[in-house]
Amino acid sequence: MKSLSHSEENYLKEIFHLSGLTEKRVSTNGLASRLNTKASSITDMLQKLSDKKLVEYVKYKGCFLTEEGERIAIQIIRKHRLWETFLVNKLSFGWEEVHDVAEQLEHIDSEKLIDSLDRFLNYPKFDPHGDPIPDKDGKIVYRKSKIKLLDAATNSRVEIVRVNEDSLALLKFLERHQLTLGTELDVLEKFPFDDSMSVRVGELLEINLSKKVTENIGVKFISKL
Amino acid sequence: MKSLSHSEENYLKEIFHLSGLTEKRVSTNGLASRLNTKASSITDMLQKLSDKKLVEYVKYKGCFLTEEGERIAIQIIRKHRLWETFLVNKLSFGWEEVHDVAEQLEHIDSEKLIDSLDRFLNYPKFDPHGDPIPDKDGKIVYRKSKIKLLDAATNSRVEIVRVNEDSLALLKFLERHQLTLGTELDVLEKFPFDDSMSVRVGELLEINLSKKVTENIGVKFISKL
DNA sequence: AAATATTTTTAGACTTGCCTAAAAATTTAT
DNA sequence: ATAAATTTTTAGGCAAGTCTAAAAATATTT
Repeated sequence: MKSLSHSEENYLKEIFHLSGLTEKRVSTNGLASRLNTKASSITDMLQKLSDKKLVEYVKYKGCFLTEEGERIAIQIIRKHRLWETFLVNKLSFGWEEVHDVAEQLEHIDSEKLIDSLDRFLNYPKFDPHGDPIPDKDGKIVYRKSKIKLLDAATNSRVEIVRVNEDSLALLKFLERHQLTLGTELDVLEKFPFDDSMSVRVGELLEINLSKKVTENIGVKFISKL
Repeated sequence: MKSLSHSEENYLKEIFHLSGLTEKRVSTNGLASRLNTKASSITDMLQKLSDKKLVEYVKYKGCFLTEEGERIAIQIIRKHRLWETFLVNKLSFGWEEVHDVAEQLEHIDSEKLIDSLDRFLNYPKFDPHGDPIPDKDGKIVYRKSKIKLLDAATNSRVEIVRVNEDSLALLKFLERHQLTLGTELDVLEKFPFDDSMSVRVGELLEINLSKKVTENIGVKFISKL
């Protein structure tokens, strides 16, 4: 239970994100590009994490987290999302400003701190981007009715319940077009040639959204139009 | 203005604390014992900080901070003390629990974060141990009338305005004997043979405090008895 | 003021986490 | 199914920050 380096924690977190709910094996290059390092560095670290029994790793075959590795990864994600919630709800940060600071704060090592923060924030279930916050025991409640805006049916009204926080540019774009969490929009038409989509926000505003945008927005079905 | 490693920041902070208000030169061994490293490590790092123009260092003669080094040190201390205040005032930590966590939090690099936190806490002037919190510009308001309990006159009533946070054991001791910030006590008698001191707390309780204790408590004179 | 003791620095080594370049394995394409 | 392309690993190196042991400088004692 001795503590891990920031680097090790980042690897675990990223492996968790990449393997997704499908428990896919994660490739070396995949990790390298997400972590902005070279493949050879990944190989080194996977050896090390494998020795520590935090990942299962087979040469040339990629890796996945062990139970213990996953437990740790989820706790880091819990910290990240609680800190983001703190920054937005208590310190009035914008949702596009919190990611980088949370990347630092997530490595602070104090169980008491994070549990106190959780209580202080009133046990929030979702962070400012709509991602679920794991509880103290690592339980994550995924919003079951959530789909990508990309996959929403035409002529339906949906509500934005999640946005991908990875891209600062996307978050700024959404902010600018009033596409914030909780916003309702109507899916008007899809254009197969570029997978773009026209939506209406509010009464008047009609916007065409690229695939890049719609695949990074999570929505919940509200009603047929 | 590029950012420093945690280690470099800790060195600057510690040099600041050791040189005190007197601007003493700081010795290699002095630093080594405070930073729990060996003297040889100190020498290495002083070379480096000297190259970066953050300390003035002369071989065998110790070091002191440059203006820039001091500026940075004060900002780290500002962060440390604001975080301690947050932990105690908002997350209900005890004053003896905050030091270690604050040692981590003080390295989080975000000016916006720390300034937001300052506002959120309502621009506190002192941290939970009574130490002054530097403002955004690095200005520190030292409590003018503060003296060590060790030096308080017999037959005087004083108020505790500061305790040294370095020793967890001391803080627990003080907590246990109700010697918290703001407590008033009467200096009854001093015993030169061991520099201990008898004080009365409240109406009844009389305690003998060792030099180790009284030299780590700051008090303000209230009245003659 | 010499001799001794203490402090500080140097020299060489280790670990972590990263890199580049080259080799090996795997995958894809012909 | 072999050749070509891609992915992954190995090998060797580098910087940061630490260590131990030995040498050099400074301070203290007699």
